[in-house]
Amino acid sequence: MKSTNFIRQIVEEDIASNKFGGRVVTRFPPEPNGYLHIGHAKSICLNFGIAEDYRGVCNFRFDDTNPSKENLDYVNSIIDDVRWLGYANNDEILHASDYFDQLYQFAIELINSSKAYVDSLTPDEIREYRGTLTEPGKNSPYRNRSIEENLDLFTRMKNGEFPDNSHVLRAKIDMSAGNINLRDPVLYRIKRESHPITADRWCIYPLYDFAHSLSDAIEGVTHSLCTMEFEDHRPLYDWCVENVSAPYRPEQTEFSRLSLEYTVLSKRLLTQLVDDSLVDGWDDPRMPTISGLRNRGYTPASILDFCERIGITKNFNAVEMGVLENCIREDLDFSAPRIMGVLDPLPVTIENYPADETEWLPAQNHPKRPELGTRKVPFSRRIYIDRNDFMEDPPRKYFRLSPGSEVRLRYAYLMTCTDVIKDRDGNVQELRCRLDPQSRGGIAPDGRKVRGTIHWVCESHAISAKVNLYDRLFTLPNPGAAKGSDFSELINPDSLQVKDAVIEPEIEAALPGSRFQFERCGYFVLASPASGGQNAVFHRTVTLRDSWGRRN
RNA sequence: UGGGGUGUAGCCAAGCGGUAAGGCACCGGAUUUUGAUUCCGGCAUACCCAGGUUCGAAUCCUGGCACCCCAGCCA
Repeated sequence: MKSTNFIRQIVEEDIASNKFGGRVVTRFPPEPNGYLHIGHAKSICLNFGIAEDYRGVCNFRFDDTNPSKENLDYVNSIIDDVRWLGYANNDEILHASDYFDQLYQFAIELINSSKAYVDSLTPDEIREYRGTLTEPGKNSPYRNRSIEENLDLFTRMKNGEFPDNSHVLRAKIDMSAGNINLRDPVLYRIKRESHPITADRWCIYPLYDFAHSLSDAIEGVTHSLCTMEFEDHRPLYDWCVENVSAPYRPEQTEFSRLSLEYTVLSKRLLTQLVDDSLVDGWDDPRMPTISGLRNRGYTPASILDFCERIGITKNFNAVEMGVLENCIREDLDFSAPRIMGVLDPLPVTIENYPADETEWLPAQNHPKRPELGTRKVPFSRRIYIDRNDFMEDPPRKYFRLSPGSEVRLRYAYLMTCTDVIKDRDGNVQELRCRLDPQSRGGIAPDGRKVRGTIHWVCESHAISAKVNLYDRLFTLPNPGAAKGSDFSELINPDSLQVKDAVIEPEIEAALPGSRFQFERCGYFVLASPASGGQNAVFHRTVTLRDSWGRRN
């Protein structure tokens, strides 16, 4: 059982009081007009999690009422993402469009009871008549059409006799309501447009408030959980359910949507990133989408854990990226086998090691899980180390390699730098070193302390790899709120760095999607395997914590 | 000047009249062949502000203040 929150408390109280006959039915109702993101994951975990824990069901239902924005690619990506997270694998997939006939009948009921009318104002006129936040609206001149005329017009709207925007069906509520949603909201509009599922069967489509509330009612949803911007739609939600012969009366409860620092979580802005080619598609590993996180190497468990940690409240919140990163680190620290990879190779020649010799040294796959076994790592006279593990003029307390200093090559030998080779411009090109032949495996023969341990890869057995280093997409904690800035200027120019790296041969046979810790660097996922020892592609999921790098 | 909502640490978040959980971050210190992990310790005399009720208030009442959402034939 997960930790509690105010919505779970409500559910528990409702079960205790037998309010819905003890039933628990939630729903996850995405609109297929974009990919799912981490904010949707919060909602997925809430809705499916509650159904799971209280022996209820969660309906997976597409809110597909606007064919101009929706398509099957989005539908398919959404199904994939929900299932990848581990939900709805055996569930029927529902659609608001499955209920179009019933919704139409509900609309007829409203007309028959004089609670809805066909309005023939233009869109601009409707806006003018609506009033403002502080001034009441005024009634449309078409508000008092007869039931017969309304029925006739609505039927003809349905039959496609009128062009788009010429008429709408509106609820007759109160044009002076303080809550603007109650000022005769539009229920149906004409869209002579093909729908991904119902194709050309309909020329009119219901709007959100009408379709959503009544779809919930049709399905017998008990707890309709949505985000807080729908809070002042709740009176309209209730109005719809109360004023037709709906078979059920669900209850809507709102919670805060997720904000994550240094990214955006609005479909509008995510769509803009994709459309403006500021990222490489919806599933770019820098995107906060479920598919982006998947490509980045995140696990479903880490995302579920994140959703659990951030909680559910009505507070405004902006969660630090560190929380998400911590979740995947924790997961991968346990599960990811360790290997060595050098992201920025600096050649080293070990002068006292024979040129024609290669030895295979045993290494642990996981320092705390011996059951994950060991492997052999090749070692010879020429190796690579990472450029940032060498400093010619190191600061105090630098434990890595510098001229005359000794470090431990992980699982190999203690090694001392004897000479630095530079090019004409003074760039370090190569290191000459000597090792202590008595220190095989990295053990000091005399027990002397060697603080620094660095990773390395044997030149002759190295597998080349492109490694994509990802960092936060934006330079600002809240880019979505930045007014007047060109969106593209807010992008972190270093959000993607591509490295020509070398990896130990262990990864030669690894399958795409395999996750590793490159020791001392971070966690990486294999995006594309090597062929013939060349050109593997890795994505960095997250760095390791780095208390040295943070201080310097 | 309309309607709705939210204020507990740097960021999340428990708390539901009996004297401020937990996580992340941060700061020590121990262990370490990953400057990782792990472990131990520290981190709100204080809950947006001001009054009031009460033996007792983050919790109840009153009045302020700040911030967010709403004027799509989007969801």
